[in-house]
Amino acid sequence: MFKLTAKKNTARSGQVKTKNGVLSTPFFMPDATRGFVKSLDCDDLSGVGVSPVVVNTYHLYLQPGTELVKKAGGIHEFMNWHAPLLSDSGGYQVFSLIHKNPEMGKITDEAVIFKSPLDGSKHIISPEKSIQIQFDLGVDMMVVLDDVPPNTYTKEKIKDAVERTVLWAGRCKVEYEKQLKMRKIAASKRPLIFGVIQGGGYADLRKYCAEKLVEIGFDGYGFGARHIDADGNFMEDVVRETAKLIPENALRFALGVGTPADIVKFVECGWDMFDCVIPTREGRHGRLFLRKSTSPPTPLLGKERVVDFYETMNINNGKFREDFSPIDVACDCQLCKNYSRSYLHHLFAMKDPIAMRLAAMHNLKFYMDLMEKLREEIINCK
RNA sequence: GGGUCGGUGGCGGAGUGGUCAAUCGCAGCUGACUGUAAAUCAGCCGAUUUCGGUCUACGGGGGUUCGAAUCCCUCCCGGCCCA
Repeated sequence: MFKLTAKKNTARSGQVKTKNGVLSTPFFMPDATRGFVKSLDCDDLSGVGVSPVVVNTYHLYLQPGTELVKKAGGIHEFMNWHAPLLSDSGGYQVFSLIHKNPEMGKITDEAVIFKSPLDGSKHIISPEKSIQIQFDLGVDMMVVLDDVPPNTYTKEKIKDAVERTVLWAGRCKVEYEKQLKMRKIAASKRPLIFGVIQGGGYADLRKYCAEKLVEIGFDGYGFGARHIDADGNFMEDVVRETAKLIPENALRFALGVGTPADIVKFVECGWDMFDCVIPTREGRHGRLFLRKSTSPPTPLLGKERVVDFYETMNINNGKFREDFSPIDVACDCQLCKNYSRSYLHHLFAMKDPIAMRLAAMHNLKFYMDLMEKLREEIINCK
């Protein structure tokens, strides 16, 4: 399923075979949580080089509902997106909805009880249910339901989350095998399945979790929860050590990562796959990623690592009102080719959706170009 | 010309004797955003400041009062009605 083809120190590149195509690692997937990348359509996405995207089990289960997606012929047909799709399990919602806001639901060893943010209705998502939904969606890659604790929790509470994550991972794997048989899915057509390593900032918990998950056996392993400590520092040691715990022939998926700088560091530590709302959300909010005009094709990885290879701008800032220069001269996206900073500033001030679309596309293009540069650098290393 | 209602910070618009430098909305300024409850959220938004204050302020002027954006007089300006 995954074939490693090149390495530069601990950074690596390879090919993943999915039922909807082959992907070169490392790669980035925008989040299409509810079955669409906010403010963009499929042509916009392919126009900036996006291939795989991430959808969300829990959100799609709520809206439009699993049955409807099945009727549409699966999530690929429904979205008209025929590149590989990865579904997140709903594990993140355990964190974002419940851990952050206990009245939004309840976590037990048996399952998660979500109170829908839409209407307050209760929905029970068990590890089995999450896997069933992901099969119903028909994705190429799926993720086990996990318990994502905030890094600020005590070690004891994070340990609890690790134990629950391991317990659920085992049940997910059993359900996964069961579904493969029930649905008579050929080995070549089976979706890949990922476990998720929890443990917060504690190397020993991460190690314990990784070992338990490797025992169960998955196609890939995720780095779960934040990779930033309470002071906002990148937890490089934990990120690096956790990667080492994952078999070399398995995929390493950094869930929810990250800023461009974070991604470079993760790639350097040996991680292969990324997804994050940053490029699209921040784009919609007016923050744009810019290539540093001074940056030649310098290596991003290794000792010579270029730390500040980019900068950001908030196009809403008043100083751009009369700035008629392009957003980023080094970019050839639709926004940068056609419009000035002043014009984009105006589009945001007028709150027209076109502003968000252009900005999100630009940021995604930035991410896609970055990933391509990273792949090239690793491949050209040998 | 007569009557009447009104003039509040960039705009709209509360307040109608003290707790008002003045609710709130918009605009403006600045942040934040990491497996998306986010086209969202937070802070600032009279002037100065050693951030504790200090000063000038509710159309202009005058007055009543311990105290006025709030009451009285007068002037200026605007809306409406009547001639």
